[in-house]
Amino acid sequence: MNVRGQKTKSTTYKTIYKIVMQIPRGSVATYGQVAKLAGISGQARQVGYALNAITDNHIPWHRVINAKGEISPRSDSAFARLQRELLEHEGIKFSSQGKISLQLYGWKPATLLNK
DNA sequence: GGTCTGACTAGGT
DNA sequence: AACCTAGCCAGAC
Repeated sequence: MNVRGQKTKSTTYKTIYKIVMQIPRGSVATYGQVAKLAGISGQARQVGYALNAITDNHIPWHRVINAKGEISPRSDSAFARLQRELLEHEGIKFSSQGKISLQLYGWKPATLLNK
């Protein structure tokens, strides 16, 4: 935040973006996981909103999925298709039910420790 | 400035 | 396994 209400698009969002950008190619993280890493444990929803507000193409928003290992459905199904496409492009495989194995592709934040 | 909304989640039916 | 509910809380109106 800031004293003068400058651009503060909410430091929360910025932190979320920072975390999301840490997710390595070929891995996925859940909203809850990102929330926790961003220091806002329990506010998985905010993560979703933050991603929704993304305009920056450099943020791998598609690597964030819900706790069920599926792509969260949203108002426009076109995004879900795109997201799946992007993930498959990174080598991530979907089950017959359209789910991703978190056990297999779930991001293990050891990457963060690398600084 | 009070309400409504939602890219979530965990827990209960 | 599908569906419902209650917490959550920053934006949009």
